[in-house]
Amino acid sequence: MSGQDDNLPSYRLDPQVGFLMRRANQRHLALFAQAIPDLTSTQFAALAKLCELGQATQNALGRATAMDAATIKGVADRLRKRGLIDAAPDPEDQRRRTLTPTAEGRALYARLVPTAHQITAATLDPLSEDERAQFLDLLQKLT
Amino acid sequence: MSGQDDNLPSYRLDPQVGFLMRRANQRHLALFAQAIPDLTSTQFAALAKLCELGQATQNALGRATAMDAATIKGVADRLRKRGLIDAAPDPEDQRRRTLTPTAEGRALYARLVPTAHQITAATLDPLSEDERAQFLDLLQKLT
DNA sequence: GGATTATTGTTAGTATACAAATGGATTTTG
DNA sequence: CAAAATCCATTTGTATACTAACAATAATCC
Repeated sequence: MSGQDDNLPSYRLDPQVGFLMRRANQRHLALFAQAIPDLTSTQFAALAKLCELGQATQNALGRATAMDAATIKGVADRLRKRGLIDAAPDPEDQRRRTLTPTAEGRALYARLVPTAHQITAATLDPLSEDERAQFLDLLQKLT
Repeated sequence: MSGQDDNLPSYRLDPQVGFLMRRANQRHLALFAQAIPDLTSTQFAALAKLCELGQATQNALGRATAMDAATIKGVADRLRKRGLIDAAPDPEDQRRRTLTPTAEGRALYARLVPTAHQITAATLDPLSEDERAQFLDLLQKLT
């Protein structure tokens, strides 16, 4: 007749996936901000993907970086205000804004790529070589 | 003498940890919002931890749920506005606000615990039994 | 005991995120 | 061809999240 009260629901926050993912993400974002203070992780992702693609319409870039239309708009506006990307109307489809990295944007991207790799390394630092591969593999399945 | 241009930095966004974590988190948050539309994941975390602890000062609850002082303030305010928690001044330390779940807050928490477990299960659904344990283990190391 | 230091909560500002509504443009369909 | 459906970008509103600065209070140290 010992044990815990059955009326109390058994739940602990700390070991839940959602809570752990949120904290792991917080740690990564802190490492990012420390290494690249001038650009947010999201802004760098958008710039990097745009440099990868060469150019893209605004919503297409949003889809490629997992940002909805409202989010990518703000990100694109801030990148444009910084002179890192250009936005031009598409002559073939007047609804579209075609985004292109500026020379300055491409240069900044090229300069930051090594740092980005270091951030990834720092994020995964607590794991062994094998564990890193496992983690990335499992993460991919949860996408 | 073949191969890619050395001037082009080799970087792809898609396999980066940060990007994968952000997307996995997005998926989890979508599952959460679908299962519990009336409470955000963050609000539930704060309520759950407060029910776990019985009571806590505002900033202490923030530390226990990985939210900084500014963030926990907004979350606590919204939970209080909903009548799920109470805030009372601490007689021993006049700077402090002691937070306590209301009866309604405790009842809602108890009612939502099974759903919260289902959300966790849904989040981890793409993984096998072994992979789930691995993933949680690795995540904990990245905290 | 008085000055220094630390902690608590608040506020303001910036930046994701998502939902929902809107308007304009294009494509599909009947 | 005209109506309907779809797509693109924008706007509004709400909710995290963090930084920085602030006032009030407490604790510590010399």
